[in-house]
Amino acid sequence: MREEIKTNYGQLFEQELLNEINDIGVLKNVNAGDELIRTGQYLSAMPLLIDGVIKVMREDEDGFELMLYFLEKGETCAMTLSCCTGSAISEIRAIAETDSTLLMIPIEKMEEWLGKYKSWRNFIFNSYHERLMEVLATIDNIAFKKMDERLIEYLKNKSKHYKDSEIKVTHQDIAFDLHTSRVVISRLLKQLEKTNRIKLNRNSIKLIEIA
DNA sequence: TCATTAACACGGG
DNA sequence: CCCGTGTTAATGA
Repeated sequence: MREEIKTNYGQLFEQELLNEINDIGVLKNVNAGDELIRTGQYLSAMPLLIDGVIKVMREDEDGFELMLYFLEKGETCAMTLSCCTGSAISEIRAIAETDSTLLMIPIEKMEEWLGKYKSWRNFIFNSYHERLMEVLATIDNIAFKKMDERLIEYLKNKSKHYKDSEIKVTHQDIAFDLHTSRVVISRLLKQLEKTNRIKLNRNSIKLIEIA
């Protein structure tokens, strides 16, 4: 049994399933910035995230993007699940936010385990639920909140996943994720700095007090 | 009123 | 020099 599997999924799955995952899963290391899933791509395996952070986003037809949510270790991509089961194409794009380690599971196995293991079924259903909640939160932000609130949400979320109050990101990156312009982000960040809620540096933002 | 686009200056690597 | 940042002016929704 590989150590990484045990630490991240040991509590979740029964021993027999862990053994299968260990035998069948293929470890894959990716670097920050690598594209894991393209919009329109056919998928033949689902990833279990062992370590790192994955950014999942939606693209419009012009290639403009909007961030949907982050995935952390111990989680999987709900979109992959629905694509795999119907052998449909991906509706989303996934990028490695940090250097990450994935365990790739072929779709046949993931379907077989659905009938075979209760803990696997629970895991898949929980994943669906959690991702759906994340997407709803994002929709709320877009529909009901102004950009300044969206920015604060974004910073909080990012810091949570980085497990650090210091976020390494440029204003332009944030602008892409929130689908707005850098001018707006710079201005809002400057306001937040003036009210002592963050500290701005080149290529990084330090969260001081975000309510 | 507020976002977007273009443009410019400043400064660090 | 190039890139990230801060700011402004013009324009439009």
